Amino acid sequence: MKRTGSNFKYSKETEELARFSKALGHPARIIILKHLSNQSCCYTGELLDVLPLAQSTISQHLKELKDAGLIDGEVSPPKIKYCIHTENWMKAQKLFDTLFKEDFKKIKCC
Amino acid sequence: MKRTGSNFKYSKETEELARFSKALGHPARIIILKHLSNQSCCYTGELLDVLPLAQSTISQHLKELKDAGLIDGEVSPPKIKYCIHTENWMKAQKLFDTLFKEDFKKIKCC
DNA sequence: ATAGTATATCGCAAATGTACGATTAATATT
DNA sequence: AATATTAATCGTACATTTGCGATATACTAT
Repeated sequence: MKRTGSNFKYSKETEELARFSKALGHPARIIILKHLSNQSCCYTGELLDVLPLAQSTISQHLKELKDAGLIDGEVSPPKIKYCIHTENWMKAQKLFDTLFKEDFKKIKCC
Repeated sequence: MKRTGSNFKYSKETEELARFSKALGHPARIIILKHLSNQSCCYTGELLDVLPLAQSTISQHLKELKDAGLIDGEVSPPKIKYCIHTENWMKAQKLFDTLFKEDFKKIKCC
């Protein structure tokens, strides 16, 4: 993002929604999230059986989800338990909800 | 996406949700969508006043939103009216809703 | 016909994303 | 201590995204 000199700033909410969306913007990561929830939350590496990807690639996707704040990893040697980050997940839910609700107020026109 | 030989396929829903998410994955595009809705739907190029981006860049973002199916453009010379693509928008709403609901069934664990 | 307006598209540069295999790190088990 | 297991990280290759200015297109108005 360059944004040419101008010190324009997107609102925090907008940035956040974009960040969450971006994290959801790859099918593998959606699968991961669904899997995390189905398996009653915390979980990890049998993602290798679920996704057609190399271990390192999956690890990378997990990192992105973590960076976006959607999941959380707890070390529980030798494995690592990943869970959905409840607080942020709720925040994301709310942000999406708002976006869609807002937009629906005035839809249907042209 | 390479996915190594294996002819794995993500489900249509997963692909779709990822596609919508990706389109929402940039603050400028979220602004555009919000703007489209606020201005009672159809609209166009005063996005130049709303966003700190070059006209060509905005045009590109619009194209991406259109490719993702979230908006629709109707020529109305000399301008072009953009609207939210109601049908797909509702579909997106439903997909996000399902994702969050699903995940909430079993949340709160670790 | 000419000029003007609104947008799209092209060509480019830089940054980011996706994927892999190989390596490293941390811990558990023997 | 040596080995095995799990997962992160590194280095690399290639694709995609983001942004810009310049140019092309399409239509209006003069």
